[in-house]
Amino acid sequence: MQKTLIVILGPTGIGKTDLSIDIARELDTEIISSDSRQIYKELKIGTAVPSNKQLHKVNHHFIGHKSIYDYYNASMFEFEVLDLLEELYKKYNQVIMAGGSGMYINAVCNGIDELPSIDKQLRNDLLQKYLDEGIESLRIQLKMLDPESYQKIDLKNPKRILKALEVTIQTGQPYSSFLTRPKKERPFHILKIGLQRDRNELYERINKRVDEMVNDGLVEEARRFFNDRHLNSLNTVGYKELFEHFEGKISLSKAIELIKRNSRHYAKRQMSWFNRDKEISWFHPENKQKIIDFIQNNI
RNA sequence: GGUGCCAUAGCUCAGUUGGUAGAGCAACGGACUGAAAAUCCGUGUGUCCUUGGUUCGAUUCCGAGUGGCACCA
Repeated sequence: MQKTLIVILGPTGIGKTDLSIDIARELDTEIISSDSRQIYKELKIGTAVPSNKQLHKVNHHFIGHKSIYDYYNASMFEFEVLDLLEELYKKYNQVIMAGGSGMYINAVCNGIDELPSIDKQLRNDLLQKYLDEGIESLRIQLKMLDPESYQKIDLKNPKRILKALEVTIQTGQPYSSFLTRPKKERPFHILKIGLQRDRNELYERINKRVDEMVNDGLVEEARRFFNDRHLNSLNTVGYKELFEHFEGKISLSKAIELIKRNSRHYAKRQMSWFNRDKEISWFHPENKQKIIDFIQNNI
């Protein structure tokens, strides 16, 4: 029988967790989380990981399997998930992947080009150059070293330019030459299920969930990592706002308000990302039977 | 009941010496191949409370009404 990866995606707070557990039980299978922040074992409350009770109902992977002190990225996720899928498909014909990190989902479904890992010193030097001399100096350097990327890249986005420069300098070959963009073939069928609901309703759910996180101890969770606040893994909605509060820059209620707003903005960005993927079939998350029927008809 | 002040974007407010209006926040749209809950780009969304008057022209000036606030009764 054909192997299928059932991808359940949608913006934060839409209801992916509950639905994916229901579907996993229906299909008697396991769940891979495609969430770039639930990966970190230290971040529980603020990333809305499934409860222990939920984790007991269905086997979950990639939740809390790295530390915030580890370096992690979409490419590593791609290969780790593919390895795990190979194992899981010995037991199951369908596996569920649920989460809202578009780039991680794409890495698994389509693959991303292989790039060399970047020397830490080089990365720091380039970052320092950016901080000292500004983005214009990066642009000039990129134009010289990799004119093709210079044409394609968003030249106002420092991260994009830094990435291109890192790779170009590290390898001596232009970053653009690495981006061959083949859609990698996967030995399994992919079925993408997108969840959507009324915008106002989604925003109310997000606001409410933030209040619940605060009640559950989010402030204390964040305070524990205040000294590590510079880590990329903690550049995360729900934590960065509280760090501002701990630094005395904003009040607690202001921080909570900002967490709600930034979560809404994040949800919007996720929707922008998913909207252009024509392979997604869209459903309301409470329309469980319809989704199950759809899956049964397409595996 | 009387007097005064106010009424402009979702909110708080600015402004137009009369030529249909703008700021902050919120909101909205988008990009995105190794930091992606990151990073970056773009967009004013408006019966200027209603209604008469003056005027070529009123959101702006005048009158009345309605609503809100304050004070006096």
